[in-house]
Amino acid sequence: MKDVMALIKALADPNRTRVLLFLQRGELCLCQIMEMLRLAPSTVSKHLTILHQAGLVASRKDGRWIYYRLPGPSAGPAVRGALRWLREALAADEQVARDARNVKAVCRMKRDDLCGRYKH
Amino acid sequence: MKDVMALIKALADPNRTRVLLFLQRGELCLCQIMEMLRLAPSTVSKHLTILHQAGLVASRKDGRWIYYRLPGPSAGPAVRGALRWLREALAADEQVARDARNVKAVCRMKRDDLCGRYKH
DNA sequence: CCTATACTTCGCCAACTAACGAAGTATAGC
DNA sequence: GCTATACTTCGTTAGTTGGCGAAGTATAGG
Repeated sequence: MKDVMALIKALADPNRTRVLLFLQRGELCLCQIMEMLRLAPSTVSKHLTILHQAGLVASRKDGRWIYYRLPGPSAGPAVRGALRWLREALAADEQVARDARNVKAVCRMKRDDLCGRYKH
Repeated sequence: MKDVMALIKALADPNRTRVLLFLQRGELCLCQIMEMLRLAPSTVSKHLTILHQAGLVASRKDGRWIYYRLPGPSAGPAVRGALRWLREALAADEQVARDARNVKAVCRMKRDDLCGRYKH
């Protein structure tokens, strides 16, 4: 029950659900997610911690960067079911479509352009 | 997106998820749900309003009583998917098993025994 | 080393939420 | 009508949550 509640609470924020949806395109580092959500680094980091603790994202460290991704088949059925449901429930959503377009652009951006966000 | 968020937020409270699970047994009136959750009438009423607005419960008025039930096939795919996921995710949960046992007992109780809760 | 960068942790504040009791509405039964 | 009962609405209060900036940790590159 506690695990399932953590899972639902992790989904119960629009910015977190958006993260899960644009991670469908592949792994992203925190500053790319910052660019997508337009939120401060500390805020994004906290969101990702919550998603991670719920088992909804996995991460991989590569030098200074940490790449976040959706969990693989090793994830439990509750997590995979939640992600499948979310994908289906928001398939026709307009914001999601906009995000999907935007994430392509962000993936093409240079590192230096993204990191500008760190300076206030 | 707004509808889906309302749905998730409705699920994001353990008492509300419990209500959905014991409504699987059939329709219940508010005082039976009060007895299950051991919460004040105003609190239970509010929870049911939230579930109703999210489309997760339907209701039927019969005299002084209002019977709440899970929505039928008329419910949208998002709602039905959410309920199916919830059922599967909590299938093995201990609290849920206890509730399932308890809801049988509550259904057998007389009205007068339940309504004792209203007095303070 | 030292600086810059990517991310995390901490402390704070505003907004939201779940709980309650008290007061209100509606219906059954006398 | 009047009373009792089933439920809702309102106002309050305590706890949670999402946002930020400032300070801390860790790694790459001179």
